[in-house]
Amino acid sequence: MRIGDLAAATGASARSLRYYEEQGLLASVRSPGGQRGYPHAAVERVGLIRSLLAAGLTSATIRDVLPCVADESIRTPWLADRLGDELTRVEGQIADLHRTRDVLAELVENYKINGTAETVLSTNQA
DNA sequence: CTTCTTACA
DNA sequence: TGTAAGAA
Repeated sequence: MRIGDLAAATGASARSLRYYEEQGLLASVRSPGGQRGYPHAAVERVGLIRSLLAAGLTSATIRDVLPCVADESIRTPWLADRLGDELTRVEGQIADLHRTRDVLAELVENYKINGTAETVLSTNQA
């Protein structure tokens, strides 16, 4: 499929898809006219890339880690450590989000009761 | 009409 | 990342 089709199928802009390729995250074949071509499997590939990017992994990290998803043969011990570090980091992010959620939930509850957040705000300032 | 590259906000 | 310009 062409870049426009992949963009429509993944939600990523054509700009991003070219950028992923430039970063070595996504491969493509060129038609005689220079047009990029992608296999249908690219849809899943892009989905994973976007998830990892959204989770905070850098392009460089994804570049190193992504190939082991397809080739189990290239899984090395240092790669496992690499993934372990990312897992730890993401778990930390989840913990932070839980705290943020609690703060927002309490704020919302106070609005329901008082129609204002004065209680929470004044409490936290004290 | 769609994509390509390059370059700028 | 988005968008513009000129070419294919």
